[in-house]
Amino acid sequence: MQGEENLSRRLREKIAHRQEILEAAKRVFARKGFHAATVDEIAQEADFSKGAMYVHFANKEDLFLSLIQEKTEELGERLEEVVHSADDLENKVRKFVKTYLDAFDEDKEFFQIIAAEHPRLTAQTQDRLQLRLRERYLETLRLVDEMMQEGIHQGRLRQTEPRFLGITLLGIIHSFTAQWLLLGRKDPLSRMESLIVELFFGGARDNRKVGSRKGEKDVSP
Amino acid sequence: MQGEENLSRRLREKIAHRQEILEAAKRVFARKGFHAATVDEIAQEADFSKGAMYVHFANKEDLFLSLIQEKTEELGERLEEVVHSADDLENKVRKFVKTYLDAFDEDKEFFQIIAAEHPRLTAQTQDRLQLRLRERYLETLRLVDEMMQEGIHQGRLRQTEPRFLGITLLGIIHSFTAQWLLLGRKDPLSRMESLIVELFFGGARDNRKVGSRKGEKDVSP
DNA sequence: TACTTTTGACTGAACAGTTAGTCAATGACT
DNA sequence: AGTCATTGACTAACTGTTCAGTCAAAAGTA
Repeated sequence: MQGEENLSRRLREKIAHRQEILEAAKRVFARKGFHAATVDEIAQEADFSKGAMYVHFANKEDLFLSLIQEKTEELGERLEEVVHSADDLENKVRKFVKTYLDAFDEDKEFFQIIAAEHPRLTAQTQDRLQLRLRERYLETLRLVDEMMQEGIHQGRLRQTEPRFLGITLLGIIHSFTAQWLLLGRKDPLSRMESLIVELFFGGARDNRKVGSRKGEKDVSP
Repeated sequence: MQGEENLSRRLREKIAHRQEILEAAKRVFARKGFHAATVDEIAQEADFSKGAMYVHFANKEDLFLSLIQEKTEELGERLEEVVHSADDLENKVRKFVKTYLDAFDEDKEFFQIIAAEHPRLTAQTQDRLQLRLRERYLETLRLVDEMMQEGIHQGRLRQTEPRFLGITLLGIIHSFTAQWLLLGRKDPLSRMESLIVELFFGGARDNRKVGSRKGEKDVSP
């Protein structure tokens, strides 16, 4: 009885410590990037010795990838859920954007890391964790492709390579997150949801039906 | 007479060598990124010794920033030129996009470096070169802001913060360059010019005036 | 319960590999 | 001869990783 309870106490503490290290690592990696961050600094931030790092993780890269994988997997799954639960294309896109922006507001440090390290993460590698991450990224890309393909077939999106429309949507989203990170804006990015969706579907052109102002030529091609 | 000619020959050679080093460095930085690239490897690629690096550049970072600055400055100036030389908003945007995409097709390695290192480049710093780079980036951002502001005042763009429209345009462009780099596509990105411009102005929605297909609801809000 | 033994997370210091940067010597060109 | 670009061995510092030793908690024993 007591034995089992005590054992689980040790385990719970270990897991908690692992989590503390991961959170410290997230802060340091977000500040410095993978290469410039040192194991020493992470250990210090987590208030453990350097050796303790290697109880929980095989090496620095393993620590880094473990950190990213959890969130990536979770976000990827959430995105698939919300997209598949919506019936209408416009709702799918709207929910996709909302989910992404909410995740950003919840954990900017994670997106800071991703923004800086994405090229490395999608590079070729033998590492299992990194392969899985790459796969996860491609799955999300495929999810967006599906959405676009569907929209094109329904005649609701312009007739192009679905991937190009996907790139466009993701590009707009990433550009907003990057801007929020660059300027250190504290207001929630989720407030941009409808603007982003409208810009994606309708573009930047003013579509209001008003009499033209002075000196304007007709814009439509 | 002869002396002056000889002096200039030496100078010309020195300048040429500097250029060779810069080009070798570009290849290595594009492959490895700033941190993972070593001065030894750059020297080897340039077919010089490591010591020769330090004749031309104060240190590794100076080499890196010099490399980027030249192109950045040139691209920034070219963008300002073409934008200011066009009269119409749509032409400004079109030329902006074309100039950017052409520059990408001309030198993908440069954009590979920028894509990977942009967060570091816009970070806070004391370094003079890096400060100048950050300033150059902000100037281009301002250029885009101006374009958008003008379009908004003319009633040709939707009434929002000009910066948001700028983010959108740049986001779409960057997303396409990133995709081209990720997949190693060899076909010129400049072929995407009109698609990108149309997506920016008109969005992803299909605007053709055709009878709706089966099972479609009206999409417009 | 009182004791001994075992476990294993954790420490801290040492290790080993790497790499940016230096400099005395070399050699080529004027 | 004098100047200057170039070399490449060297240094100094940094940093990821290891490991013998520590100690509190868990398990075993009577």
